[in-house]
Amino acid sequence: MSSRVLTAVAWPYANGPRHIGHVSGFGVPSDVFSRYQRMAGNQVLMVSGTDEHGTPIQVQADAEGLTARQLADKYNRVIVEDLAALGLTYDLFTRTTTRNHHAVVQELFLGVHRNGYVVAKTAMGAISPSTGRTLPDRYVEGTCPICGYDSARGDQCDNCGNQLDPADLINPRSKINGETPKFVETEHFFLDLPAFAESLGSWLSTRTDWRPNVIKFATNLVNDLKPRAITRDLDWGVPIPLDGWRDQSMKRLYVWFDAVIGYLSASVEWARRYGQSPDAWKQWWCDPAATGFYFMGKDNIVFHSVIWPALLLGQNGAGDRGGEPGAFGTLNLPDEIVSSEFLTMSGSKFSTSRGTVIYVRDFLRDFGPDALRYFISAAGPENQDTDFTWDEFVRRINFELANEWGNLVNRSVSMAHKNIGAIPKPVAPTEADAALLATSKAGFDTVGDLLARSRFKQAAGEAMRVVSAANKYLSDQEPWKRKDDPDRRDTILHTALQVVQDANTLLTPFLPHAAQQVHEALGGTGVWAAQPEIHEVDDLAPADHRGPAYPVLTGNYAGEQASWASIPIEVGRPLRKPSPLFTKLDPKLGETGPEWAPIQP
RNA sequence: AGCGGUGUAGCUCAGUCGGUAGAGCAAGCGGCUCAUAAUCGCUGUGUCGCCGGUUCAAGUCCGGCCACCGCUACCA
Repeated sequence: MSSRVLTAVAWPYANGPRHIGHVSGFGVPSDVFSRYQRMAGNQVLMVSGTDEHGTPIQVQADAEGLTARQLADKYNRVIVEDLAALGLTYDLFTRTTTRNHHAVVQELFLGVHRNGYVVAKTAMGAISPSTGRTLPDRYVEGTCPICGYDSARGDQCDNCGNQLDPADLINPRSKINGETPKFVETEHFFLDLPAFAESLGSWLSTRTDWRPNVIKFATNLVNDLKPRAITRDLDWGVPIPLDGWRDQSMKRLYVWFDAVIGYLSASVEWARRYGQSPDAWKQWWCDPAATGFYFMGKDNIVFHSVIWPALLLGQNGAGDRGGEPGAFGTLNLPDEIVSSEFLTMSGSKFSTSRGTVIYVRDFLRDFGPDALRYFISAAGPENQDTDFTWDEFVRRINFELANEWGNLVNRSVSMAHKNIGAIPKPVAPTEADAALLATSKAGFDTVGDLLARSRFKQAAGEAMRVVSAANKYLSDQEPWKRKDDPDRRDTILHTALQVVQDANTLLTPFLPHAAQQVHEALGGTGVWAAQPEIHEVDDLAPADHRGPAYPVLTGNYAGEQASWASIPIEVGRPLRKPSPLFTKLDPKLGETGPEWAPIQP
């Protein structure tokens, strides 16, 4: 029974390289989930891309002496390469500066606008005099009018905690270049969120299976909705597709408005490039039987639990004021919002400026993708903020991956290779053999159920339990003492190898690269666990309107052999002497950290 | 300030519907020697942050307090 699963992964912001905290929030969990769903026979569409509009891109571009476009191109490529190296199996990882994305965003805006959920209003806003761009509240600093603290932010004073209006600050200044912002009247479009209070509220009340913190947080917000600006005074973004607005160079859609629509635009782009028809995306978006899972860090909950559903309801004509479905038909709302907490380092958030940061690229170069994938899955910030320590990392890799799992593969394959040279034939299985096989078979239900519910820590633990059972089995059965009873020895080794095969299947979503090696160590050929590929593609538009070519991530995942079941190993298949699956780390690393991220005393 | 989270063994954490507190690591002892000095078995420790309440029974439910952390709308 196959069903369609949309895996919508939060869009990494392209203003710099991503660190391991970022990928622990959206990357690894979404891929473990998607790999499991594919193995279980479901049709997965996993989409995302880099988020490339907005003020922080402009600010960073200015800092690096680049244009916004150049900066976005630079970090888009860095991020694509990092995510590919991690083995994240996107069906399409694209970006928000494509013609396709712009077109989808504008079409969706028009749908929401036609149904009357977008209103124009005039508001006071801070403008940078030197650039003419909106200066977001968080970039305005000044003296707090309440407590006199001299580094209050535009939206809030860190000293006394009061909410502020940037226009009230004494001696306001731009955090970017120190100049005094101008406060001017400016007209913007607002999403009329109060017009979704009822429809959002009743939808949320049906979300009984969400994590309690997500549902609580969202319900709280829905009880106090205010119209929210969805345009900005900025020249870097998606133009507003209405007469009188379209050609204004300093009016663009707000970056968060366009970023969440990326889930839809990336699905459309996937269908146009790789689908059986350009409408293929509808199978995941317009069929109520399809389910949508959204993966993100906790700071994104508001956008996915309130704003994105409101946009979808507005497009569908299903807000409190009704309306007609727009160009995309009736779109599905999110079924599940899987939000991660934060990975911290030495008790505080990752911070580029303080040097407490571990970039994905450095990490992968030294330790490889599966070490990071396993650590995040087994010890990541699933339910609460979790401190990353090198000590814990070394322990997980050396003891759990190398000693328990890597060595189990090594000892079983080595013995079979040395004694038989091939996968041996079982002769007269005993109760002990059957018991072990039953343990590993039961793992498919236990681990599968946990993965389907995004309980990654527990799932990894249950999979490792099978590994432990196999190690104990070998110690108990002592096949190395059965030289005078080759039938019994072969039966034991066959059983052990079958359980290695099963455990490898259970671990494949977490350790896809190692899983391929184990597959080959067991004499298998071909692709066990597929990996993403980077394709250089042309922008989808007529040649005279085309944006620059860019790299996307995609892959042929249907061709992989891995499936969520116990696959019988083939007796007589030749075996070679295995080589270690995981290299152990120097325990000193746990004390000092690597050179590029030393542990600070 | 508002909202939310966390506080359980030396360390990292799990504890569903209230029913005698659990796992891994670390430490000690023993077994095994196929395997990456790997593996298997045995052995302990707890004012479950504090105070109060409900209950036959509270780590779990309720109220208050303390400490730490996060979010508050452009950092996963």
